[in-house]
Amino acid sequence: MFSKTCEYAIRALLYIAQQSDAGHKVGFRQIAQAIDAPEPFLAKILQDLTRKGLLQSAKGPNGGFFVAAMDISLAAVVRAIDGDKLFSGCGLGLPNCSETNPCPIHQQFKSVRAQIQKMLQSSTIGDFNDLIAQGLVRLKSA
Amino acid sequence: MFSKTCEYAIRALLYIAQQSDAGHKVGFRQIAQAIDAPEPFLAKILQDLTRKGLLQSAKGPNGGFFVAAMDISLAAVVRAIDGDKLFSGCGLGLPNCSETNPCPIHQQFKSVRAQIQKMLQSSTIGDFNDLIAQGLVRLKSA
DNA sequence: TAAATAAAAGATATTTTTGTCTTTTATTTA
DNA sequence: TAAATAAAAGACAAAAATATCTTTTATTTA
Repeated sequence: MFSKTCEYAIRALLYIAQQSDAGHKVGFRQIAQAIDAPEPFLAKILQDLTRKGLLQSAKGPNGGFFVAAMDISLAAVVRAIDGDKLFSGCGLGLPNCSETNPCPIHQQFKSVRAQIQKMLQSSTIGDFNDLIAQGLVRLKSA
Repeated sequence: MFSKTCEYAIRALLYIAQQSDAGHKVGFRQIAQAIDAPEPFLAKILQDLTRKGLLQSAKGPNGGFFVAAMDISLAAVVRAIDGDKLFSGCGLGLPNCSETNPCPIHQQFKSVRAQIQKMLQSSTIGDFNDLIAQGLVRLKSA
């Protein structure tokens, strides 16, 4: 569904959002530990998210990552990392699949895509702060 | 959503099903042409599908690929090629995500997965024979 | 039985994704 | 201002997915 990169990005943002909510900046090592991601790979992803404005960073002592806007949708994150193939692409990979030129599963797929989009559009990175803080949901396995 | 391999596999099976329905065996070159897939790559996929029993093949003159069972579900095809990650995996990639140990989007994802599964389970490779024969749906772009 | 046909199998190549390591730049604070 | 801190940037490496090419095996038919 999502690329590994995108999975790490979402998990990282949810963690940083919760930490920001609690008033803390966090370094990438701490984030990597919290979401169980490879440190240098995650660092690249965080750089990318920062460049794209979904995340803020501060250098130097007491620096780290934090989020300024809790109302960024998960759809925006997915779009930033994986593009909008998930939201608009053909299920069978046809470049010019459309209503007038449909693949066999065009209609069925359209409705699946709509549900996915609805789900991702209606959740924001800040929506899970409390659940995460209370330990009711997890961002890593171990 | 699906791997490229899986997209080719579905498109190929739908084409072969329709051709079988019309009483024709088809060679892999013809299939590649009909669904716009790289010939040798497709050949590998067809071999795999044949080994797994989703497809039949005959060697020699007048040989080619054909399907014996029109009632194979698209879900079975996806499962054979991409495994059941799509049907049972965690949206955020957590290996042991579960009801009692959920990721933040566990419930939402569950419902999306159910809809995808329903869609793929309720369509078979033979369901599109007529639409394809009539040219009302497409298996390639050009 | 020989020739032609077509899939099967095996080896190899390319591209993309995922992951790692090192150096540089910016910021803070003592 | 110097030292420490932490992200940014760049080069590199490994693995997986995608794609290609050649040889072998099985089948049919003339």
